[in-house]
Amino acid sequence: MSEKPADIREQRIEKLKKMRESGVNPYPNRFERKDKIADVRAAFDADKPVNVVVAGRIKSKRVMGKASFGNVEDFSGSIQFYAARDLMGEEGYNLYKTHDLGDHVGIEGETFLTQKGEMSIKVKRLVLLSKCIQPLPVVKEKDGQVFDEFSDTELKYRRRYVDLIVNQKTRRDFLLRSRIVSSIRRFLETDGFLEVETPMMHSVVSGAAAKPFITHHNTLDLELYLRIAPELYLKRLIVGGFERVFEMNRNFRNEGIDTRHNPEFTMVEIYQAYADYKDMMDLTERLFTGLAEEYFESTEIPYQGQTINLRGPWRRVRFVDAIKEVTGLDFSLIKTASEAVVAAKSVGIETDESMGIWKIADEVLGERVEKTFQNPTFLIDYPKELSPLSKSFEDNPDYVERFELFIAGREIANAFTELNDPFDQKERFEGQSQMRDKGDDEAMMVDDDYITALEYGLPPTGGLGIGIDRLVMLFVDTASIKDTILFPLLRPEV
RNA sequence: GAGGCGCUAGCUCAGUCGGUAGAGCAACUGCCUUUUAAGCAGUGGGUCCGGGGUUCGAUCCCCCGGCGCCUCACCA
Repeated sequence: MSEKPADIREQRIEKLKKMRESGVNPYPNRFERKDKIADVRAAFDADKPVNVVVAGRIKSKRVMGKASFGNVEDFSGSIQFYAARDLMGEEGYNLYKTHDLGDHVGIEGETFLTQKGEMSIKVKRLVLLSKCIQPLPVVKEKDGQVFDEFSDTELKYRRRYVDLIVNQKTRRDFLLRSRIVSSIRRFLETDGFLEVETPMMHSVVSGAAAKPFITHHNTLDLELYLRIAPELYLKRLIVGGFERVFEMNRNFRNEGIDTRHNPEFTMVEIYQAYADYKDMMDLTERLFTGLAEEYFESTEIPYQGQTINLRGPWRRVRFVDAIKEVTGLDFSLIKTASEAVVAAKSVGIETDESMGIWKIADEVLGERVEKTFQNPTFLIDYPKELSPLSKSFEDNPDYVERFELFIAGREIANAFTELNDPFDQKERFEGQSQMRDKGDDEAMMVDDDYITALEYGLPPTGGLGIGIDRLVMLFVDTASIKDTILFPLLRPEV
């Protein structure tokens, strides 16, 4: 017996060579899988053995000389197999013994129940379908308790495929994300909404307050921005006569990364003609409670050690009232920015006059008030200054028909009655533009074509945006947005 | 961007008051035909994140850098 190289990967490459030399293809092109493992389990009858053909990854191996147990796992589930020399022949069995954890195999055999009562497949034929050269982290489990969980956060994100192979919970969480996304589509389509796709590359940064990623188109020699929001395009579609539209896709914001922010994130934006922000509140409630009932069979869901009750109707509290309740400060009575600075300072928040009254109020809200909203809370009736795309109240031009939804202290949705007066919108854009000139690089640019669109007439419209990653955070009970994004942005490895 | 914490075998982690390291699982060899965190016996495996400094000697102490996590700031 020659010296075996120490490195596991080297060892396996060595095995590959030997296999090839003896005429075994470690990467065959095709295997006729006939049964999904979950189906085999569901149809299992200890008294009626059936022949099955399954395929999957070897997840465990317990060799006892001339016989062996192991588990194969496919996407649907996992099942034990029993491989014995007497049943497979000496050659087949010896070859099987060289297979490693992580190898993809095809298995044909008969179902049976072991003495300990475990559903199993008695292997007649076992073929290697794809060799696993990399050593897999070995995660074991007993009675629901997980041992040596693959838990290195960095590796989990960088090699998500490994995380998905070995960690059941990761797999479950992303499966749930897919289902939630699918449920949202179904919910909206059932309600008559049409899914559309609008540009990801914009020449004007607008529709939200955020710094963009900048890119360049060569042939047009054009500076372009990855979209920060699809908002203005979707409203153009309402102008065009699509009365109910939504887009569920990525936005890009060139800002910090933390447990709640990833530079690319998924939003669903929903626009409905002849609706207003109150209709959007109803829609939001219906959507969230529907999801909770579908996936938790309850409107109460556990989150980070507490219970969040999604049963509607949710609390609605006015922007200024919310601040007053928590801090005692009444910004509706404040007349100047310097007064506002003093007020903010009285609750320990440093601001400066150039921000204006309402940005200062928003600071106070963000610092002191938002985290008190654990159960779903609609924060309604925002000041106009903070909402350049929302429509003012007919009887109170200083406030707009808008809400933000907070759950678990975190903003999760934003909606308003859309501003459809082209003259008012133009003024607001110009205000934004001035702030931009003063150095606010998150202020919106003027979108002249959008103004033109409004001049053709945008019907009264309600619009709503929901952060999908954050919604999923709630449902998979995680504190980090990275656990809801398959490949979150990380610095490249060196 | 600032502060704190972390980085040791493929994975999960110990450890060295400064004398170049250990466990469990995985791997390799042998035994084992109903096991299931299989078992028993044996073996191999490490630029202790990188670079510099202090020191007779650094994985450990100091400095610089990298990556990650947490908190804060900005933002959804």
